[in-house]
Amino acid sequence: MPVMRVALDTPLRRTFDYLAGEGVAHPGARVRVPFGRRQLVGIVLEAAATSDVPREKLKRIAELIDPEPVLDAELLALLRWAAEYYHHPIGEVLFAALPKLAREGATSRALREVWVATTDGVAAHESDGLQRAPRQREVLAALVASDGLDSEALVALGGGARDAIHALVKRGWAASQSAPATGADPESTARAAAPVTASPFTLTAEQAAAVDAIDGGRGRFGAFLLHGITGSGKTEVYLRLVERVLARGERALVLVPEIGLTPQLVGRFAARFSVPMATLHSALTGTARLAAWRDALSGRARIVLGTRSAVFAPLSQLGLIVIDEEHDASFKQHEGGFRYSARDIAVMRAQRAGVPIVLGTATPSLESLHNAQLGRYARLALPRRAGEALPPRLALVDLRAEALRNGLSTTVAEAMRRHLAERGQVLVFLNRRGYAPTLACTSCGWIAGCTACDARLTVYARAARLKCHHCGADAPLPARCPQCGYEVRAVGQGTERVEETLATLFPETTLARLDRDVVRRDEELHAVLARVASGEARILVGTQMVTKGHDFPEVTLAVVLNADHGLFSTDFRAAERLAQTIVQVAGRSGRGTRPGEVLIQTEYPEHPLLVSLLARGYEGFAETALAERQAAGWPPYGRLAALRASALTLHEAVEFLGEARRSMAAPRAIKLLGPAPAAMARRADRFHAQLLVESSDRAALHRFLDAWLPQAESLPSARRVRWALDVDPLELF
DNA sequence: AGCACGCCGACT
DNA sequence: GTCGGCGTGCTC
Repeated sequence: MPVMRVALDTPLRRTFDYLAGEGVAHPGARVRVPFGRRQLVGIVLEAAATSDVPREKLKRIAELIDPEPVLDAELLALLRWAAEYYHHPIGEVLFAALPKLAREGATSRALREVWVATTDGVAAHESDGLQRAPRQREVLAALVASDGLDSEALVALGGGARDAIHALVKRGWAASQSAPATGADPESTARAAAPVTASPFTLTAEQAAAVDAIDGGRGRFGAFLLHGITGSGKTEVYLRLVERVLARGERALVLVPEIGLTPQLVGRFAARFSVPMATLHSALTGTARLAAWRDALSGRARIVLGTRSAVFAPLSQLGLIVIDEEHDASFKQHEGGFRYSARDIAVMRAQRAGVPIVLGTATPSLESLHNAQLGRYARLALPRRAGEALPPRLALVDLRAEALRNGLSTTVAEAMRRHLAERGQVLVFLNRRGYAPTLACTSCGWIAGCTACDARLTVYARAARLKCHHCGADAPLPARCPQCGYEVRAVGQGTERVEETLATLFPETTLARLDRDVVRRDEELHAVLARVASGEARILVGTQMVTKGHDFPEVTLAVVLNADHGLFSTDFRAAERLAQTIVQVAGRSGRGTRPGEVLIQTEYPEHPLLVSLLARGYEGFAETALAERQAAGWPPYGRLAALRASALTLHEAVEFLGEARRSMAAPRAIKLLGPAPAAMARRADRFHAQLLVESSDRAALHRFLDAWLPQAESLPSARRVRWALDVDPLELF
């Protein structure tokens, strides 16, 4: 009997061998296997002739869950590559590609709920019961005549059928059961033949050139960095490409940062194509997620649109991958066990599948620009806004030379007044939620800090609370200093306070605020966006959220209230993020026919980053930043991995990392930095520390990690901490 | 990760 | 005397 190698959802860096049970278990299919005292779902990796484990110790596969693989050979190979690249146990990597319910063994085939007549029901029908309930009688007759009615069939039976069914169920004459969904949906097949609603747009020369370049290889791999300024029509390029892919009978995978934040993109895909589309994102319930995954797996969905984890979606006949806003940090999973970059995996997936991939953005990551310079990606530029729109004018406002009113300079206030008077809308960006970042005593110097984190508590004035943005702690706002009893004062600016300041400054103008505190659910987001889009609100104050692809044609002025956070950070990526934010905010201004203006408040108007950004745009900035990275040996020139640990004491966390460092001599090509406590060491009562592994030689780095990790893992101190390896970390803290 | 086994402290 | 703390070992 052959031996099957099975991956299990455990952090163990190996697979387990089982004797094949009844039936054939294909690689990529799920099975149920005994594991110690438990039964676990496993994924078959391959069949093997022999096992290193003595035959008598091998157990037998208990059950075959999937007759067909849920991970096809291509996806399985991709995931095995990812497990190696990220040095993460194969089982957890494979299971990360499945929705939770599928990990637990839920069937991969779509089911529908049907109602059938029970034996009693059949008997009642034959004895012609229910004379006084004609509706139930009719429905019962329909049940007996069919082999099960689903909810669509019930609707077809007309009004009251659902009530009748429930009454019949109550009598014990009808019951619901699960049946396999009907295979080919004739309606969707018909629609697939004519999947496209005609585009209302004519492509610009650049858009047409981009479409031709990407589609020119017709199915061959190519990575294309689509660098299109805001408003240049990247989405239309995606749509045309998907259109061609669908016409060939292939399927498209579209990855977006966060679906709740890009409703316009989803809407445009839905409006353009009438083919079934599966959307996969974090707000889905378990069942909805499972359903979307099944639609992808069965091939019913011709377009799969989703966030990070959708990069693993099962798609046969893949013809194209699109990554929108490729620079966005949310493509990197940076928590939990398996930490991966969906963007980087997507590029590898496209390469293995031999299909083109488009990385679209107005502000390319330095990694992608570097790849374009090296010729790995082809760079396609959309340098002009579609229609009449002109690029906005950027200017710095020197805060040292200005009178400030709650963080707002006179120059900015006057500019706002001017734009509002001319019936423009104004967008005010500030990367800080709440009323103020600090509550301080005016006498003794006391500052409200979190008891569980190394962080200050944020003031929420309207709710009269103090909240921690790191652990969620929430306390009443004290009226007086708890230490000396003197007065306390909110120091600094948050969006809530800016909103208040602007409301007193512009009492005639309607304001809207957009941040995580105002918008907890998608509907609320849409409501705020609608108030701005309709022109009801003339000023929009918000955090990062306001930069995410919403098109407000009447915005003529955008203000960045404080650009200085990103200028002097210890994190080498802070400058890149700041430049991206500024350019994205600027992109919100002047999208209609009126030119836009952008004001950036700073205390450091001579800072080289700001100077190069204003003088030569994002590309000028990128050139400066890449030169700095090269000089310092940071990514994308050097390669990084971070070994991170947390524990209930800082000592334990640092101790483990120290032992890990000492556990193996690093070769010359590898530099180890640390261990060092994280910038914010204590978070939610746990202490965090990290050890950086750096090398300019990628292969050497991976060889080292391969040898080193099992070693570190076997240390006794490893059991006393939570630890994880982060390959290509985006944030160093 | 689970889960069991095993060996030392304060409790009904 | 036991309940239970978490260190250690193992899972095909």
